[in-house]
Amino acid sequence: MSEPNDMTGQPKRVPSGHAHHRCDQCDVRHKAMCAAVDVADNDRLAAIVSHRDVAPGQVIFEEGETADYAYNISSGEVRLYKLLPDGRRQITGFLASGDFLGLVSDDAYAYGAEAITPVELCCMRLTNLERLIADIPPVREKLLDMSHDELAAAQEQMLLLGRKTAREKLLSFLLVRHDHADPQPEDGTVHLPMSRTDIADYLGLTIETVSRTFTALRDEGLIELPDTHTVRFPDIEAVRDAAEAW
Amino acid sequence: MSEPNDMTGQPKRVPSGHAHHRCDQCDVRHKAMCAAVDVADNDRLAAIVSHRDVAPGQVIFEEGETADYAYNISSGEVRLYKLLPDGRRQITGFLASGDFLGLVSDDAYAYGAEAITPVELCCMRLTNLERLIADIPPVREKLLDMSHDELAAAQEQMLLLGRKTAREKLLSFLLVRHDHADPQPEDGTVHLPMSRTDIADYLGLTIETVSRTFTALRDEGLIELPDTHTVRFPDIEAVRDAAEAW
DNA sequence: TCGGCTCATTGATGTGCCTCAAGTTTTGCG
DNA sequence: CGCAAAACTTGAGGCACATCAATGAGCCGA
Repeated sequence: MSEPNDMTGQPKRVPSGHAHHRCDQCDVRHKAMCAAVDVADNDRLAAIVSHRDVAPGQVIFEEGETADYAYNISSGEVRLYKLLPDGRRQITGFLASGDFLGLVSDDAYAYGAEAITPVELCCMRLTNLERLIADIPPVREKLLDMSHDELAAAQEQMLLLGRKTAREKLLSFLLVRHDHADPQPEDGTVHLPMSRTDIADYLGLTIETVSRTFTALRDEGLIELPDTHTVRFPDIEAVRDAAEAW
Repeated sequence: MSEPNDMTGQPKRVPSGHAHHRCDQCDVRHKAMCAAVDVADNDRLAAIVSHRDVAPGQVIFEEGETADYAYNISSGEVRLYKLLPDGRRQITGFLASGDFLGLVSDDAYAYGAEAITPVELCCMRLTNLERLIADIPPVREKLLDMSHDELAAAQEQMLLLGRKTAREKLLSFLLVRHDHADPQPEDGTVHLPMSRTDIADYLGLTIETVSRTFTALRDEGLIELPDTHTVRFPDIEAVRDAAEAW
């Protein structure tokens, strides 16, 4: 469990090196897999994976595309989305380092994926991954657990989309971001790398409503907005009360 | 693959016996597991499962309850839902025979489940099921595939909830019911065992809007409403066009 | 430093769906 | 059958959020 902070002078590609995952060109050891794979297996894993960098705004894969690869995020933030023929977009989730994407039963991706920030991916062919799942029990447990967690998150999001007001949606979103932030940041600070448009498409709102709701919450004193991509909670308990659903 | 239609005089508890699953007190052989389990394993499965009947409207389990059992539906229809503290409800899915429910990574159910029609369940302790997953590869593949399918369905539902109009929501719902109907019924008939309230809570609408939208679609000639729980498509292609998203 | 771009905010107005309130039909049960 | 409760439909009016439009703030290349 205790991973030594590595001493090797690593090229500083990973912005702020977290303890668990380094995939520098691609000596695996991702957070998600770290718990699952022992040292011997790590070599086997490293033989399978390759590396890919994606610039902000760039497509990782598109909905409907033939699914060859699954990815584990080494660093950066990703949005998943689905589109309607007329261009309406629903973002179905934001993923960060340690998360998997591209796992499907069908042979086509069920959603599109794009980089929000610069993203580093650890790639593996689905066929190889399936062999790994079959051979290494902890890996499949991890993946099965993760898909259950994803499903629970999806259901929570359905509740949000179907039954919450704009204000509740935004507060829930901020609280989830806060509580699930990767390296739990000091005090009540939440970082939002994505644009207002992304937030709107995630919450089933328009950018104007998102913007107005931010302003309203600021005017009420529930949040502070040091800059567009940062939110701070002066009193997080008050925020939880206001969100009601928790 | 070819299951003999069984000759044993079975008590006619299962309403309209489908070929694949019979769980009569509980000689398993469910549709979902049928493909996964061979004859030898079927005995082992039968040793684990027990049987449970649930009347319409009754709770199967509640959100937050400690998750001891997973269930496979032998017959009947089930609704899954989440609640807000003030009573607002979001139905996250309808399940029918062959579907699993109660699979969680956490030790508590992430949602509640209630019977819509009379329901027959095939129950198994989660601890036992986990052993089965570990021992019988086809079972875990089946379950992993199914959870990927569920996730895809959840994402489709997020798109519906966040970005579709009431009319599009209802049409999408009817088309999915039509296309996924268990024994594909002749012509364009869709059976809706659930109430208008259930439909509303599934689509993120009110019962009044659901009712009005049904009426509007009928007046347009897109659907017929022989009775409250039945919809027919005179011209299903026209319906697909109207739904746009497909 | 400027001009042009993208992104966010703010305002005025519109509308799709919700809320409230009757009716009507269906269901369950003595 | 007959009554009551539940479920569904229909109507009138209101509101939360969308739409349309203008302004302001940050960013970057020339």
